[in-house]
Amino acid sequence: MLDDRKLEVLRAIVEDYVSTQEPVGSKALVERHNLGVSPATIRNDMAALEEEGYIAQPHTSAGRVPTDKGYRLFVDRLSTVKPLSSPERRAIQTFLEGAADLDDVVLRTVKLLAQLTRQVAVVQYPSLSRSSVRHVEVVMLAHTRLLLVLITDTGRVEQRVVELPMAVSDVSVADLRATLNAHMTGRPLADAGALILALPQQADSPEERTVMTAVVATMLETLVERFEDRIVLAGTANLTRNAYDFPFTIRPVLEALEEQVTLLKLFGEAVDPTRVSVRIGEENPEGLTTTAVVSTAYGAQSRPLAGLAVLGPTRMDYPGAIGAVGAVARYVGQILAEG
Amino acid sequence: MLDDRKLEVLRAIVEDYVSTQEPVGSKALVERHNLGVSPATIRNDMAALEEEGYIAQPHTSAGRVPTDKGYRLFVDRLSTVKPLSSPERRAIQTFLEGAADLDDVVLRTVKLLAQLTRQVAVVQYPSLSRSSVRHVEVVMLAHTRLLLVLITDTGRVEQRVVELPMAVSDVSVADLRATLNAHMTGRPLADAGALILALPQQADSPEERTVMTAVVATMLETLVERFEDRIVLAGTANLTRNAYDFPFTIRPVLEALEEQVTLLKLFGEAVDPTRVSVRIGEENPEGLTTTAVVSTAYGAQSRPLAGLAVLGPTRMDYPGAIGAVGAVARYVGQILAEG
DNA sequence: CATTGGCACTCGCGAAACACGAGTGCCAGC
DNA sequence: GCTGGCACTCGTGTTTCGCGAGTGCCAATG
Repeated sequence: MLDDRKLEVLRAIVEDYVSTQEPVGSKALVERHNLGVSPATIRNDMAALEEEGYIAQPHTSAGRVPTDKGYRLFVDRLSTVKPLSSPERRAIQTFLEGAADLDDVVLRTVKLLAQLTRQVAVVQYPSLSRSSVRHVEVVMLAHTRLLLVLITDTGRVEQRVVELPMAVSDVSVADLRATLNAHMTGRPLADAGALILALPQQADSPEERTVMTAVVATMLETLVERFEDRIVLAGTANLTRNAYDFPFTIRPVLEALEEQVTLLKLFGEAVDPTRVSVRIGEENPEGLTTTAVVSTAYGAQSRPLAGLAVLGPTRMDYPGAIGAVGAVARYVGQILAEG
Repeated sequence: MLDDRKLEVLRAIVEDYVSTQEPVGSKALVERHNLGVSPATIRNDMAALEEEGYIAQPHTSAGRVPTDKGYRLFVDRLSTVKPLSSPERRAIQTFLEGAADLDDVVLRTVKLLAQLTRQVAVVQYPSLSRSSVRHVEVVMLAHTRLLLVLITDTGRVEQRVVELPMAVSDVSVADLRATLNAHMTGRPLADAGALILALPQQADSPEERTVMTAVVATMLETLVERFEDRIVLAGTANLTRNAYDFPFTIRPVLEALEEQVTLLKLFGEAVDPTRVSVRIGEENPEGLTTTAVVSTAYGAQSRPLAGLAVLGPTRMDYPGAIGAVGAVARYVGQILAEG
């Protein structure tokens, strides 16, 4: 049904539409690409492509525009990833290497991605569920109030205050710290919860048990609540660049971007750093159905840390975005592996 | 020059324009407000107000619109703060009291403010410069790499990794922790830098001095770099609500909102929790000259912690925004004082 | 049977023309 | 100083209209 030339025509339509942002007609198509056939032939092909639902015309007397299905086919079968230029690569490398700590790495990454793709960039902090405990610190703020600080091997630091039902001494705080570290250090956070659950039972005295119960409860709460919650955005201003075509669609997008829940869904499938996932139009969650999301995971292949994505109108430069997302993910994974 | 009625007319114009978003004419004015005079009289007053630069007409045959100068006068002399309704107050209280820790308080505050005013809300984390050190923690990640964790009395936690030029032992790390805490705990961060500057000189051995130098350098860097850098945004989608009138002005605003530097300027003057500052149009930094910013500080009067603001088009409900900003600041100050 | 040139047809878009009406400024009268 | 009256301005919305890009169909061609 779809011979090679028809596919070639679809590719040409997508490419032209992405760059000009205007419906593309048969004549313009043969002019810009040397397809070796006449406009009339192209018209026949376009009719077939429209029949199959890959393209559509906004109004009768206009050119064609790719549909979500058309973009899908383009991404899956018609495009090759556009590698970054070597100056771009060098810029990424040096920019990311200048980062001082995890916050800085994440911040720089998201800005970089936004700049590179000229779209909205989204980066997730290394997920707690996939990190291990490097160290647990317990600080006494008052006799009935402790601060728990959890440091992961990816450099994330989470802290929570525990209100105790009774006063504790310096000595028992030290004990507590030792116990927690003994049980948690080096363990994946996904397992850590189970490992400390039994601690209150093993307490030497009733007092100690009370304290331990409160501490363990808070720790578990942190592990659950904060599981994947930190996400950073950049480049929202880029949404207005395309404001010509999705003018009042900006609203729901901005709203969706403020919803952590929605953002987390973006990374749902992205667990393999070697694969870049593309979700187009209706394939996206509520509020983002007019956009396309290009996402992947970063970290070692054996141990992905979290997701990273680029979001823009469905009319986006997919090869470029896929290339940028992939490259940035690789560099970030590298940096974090070294740090 | 400006008698009472003229001021009354200006107030009416501002109020009508804010609610209808359309230039207001003399006839509509007398209809909606019972000014007790005829449209012709109002026209004379309006001519005078225009002469003085408080209002302007977009085109010859249109109604009048307040200028920045007009809003200024309105805010300074013609409006009274609109107190929140008691259900609103109750909602704030319960919502903020449910917060688990500082991150949560800040996050809830900014969302609350955005919802309450239907504008963009900006909240600054308690500034390091105005906090004191509660505790300093030193964790050994490797023999040549330490993690410094700084905990403030407002609950902020900052961490940095220090690369050491040489290996250190467990014992010297413990020493280091003790020394740092002895010098810094309880001190305002503004002074802390000076207090540890001399530490390397007092070292017992050359090795210790090398280590201490690196640690102190990183600590100072953190104090300087991270001085006021954490800011949280919410409600950017509200910008599109007013998209009718500042349609392509959204761009620079979104860009400005991604610039920490610009955001920090918003809080420049806001150091007194009892006063709410309003900056209108051209009074704002580059990029925000089409907006109005209502800001204040939160924290105890004797010890303001940081800033908090609402940003929107100059045509905004000033009394409402001022009321909301003031109230939220008070509640947050209260919550933090308790926690 | 795929390809092509020709041709009539559709229809969105931009320009020009036009009527409407909100709003103004001015003035004479109270 | 306030008011009603009135002529005038000018932006907005609507309609009309011609252009032209683009299409679909068809008959001819290799």
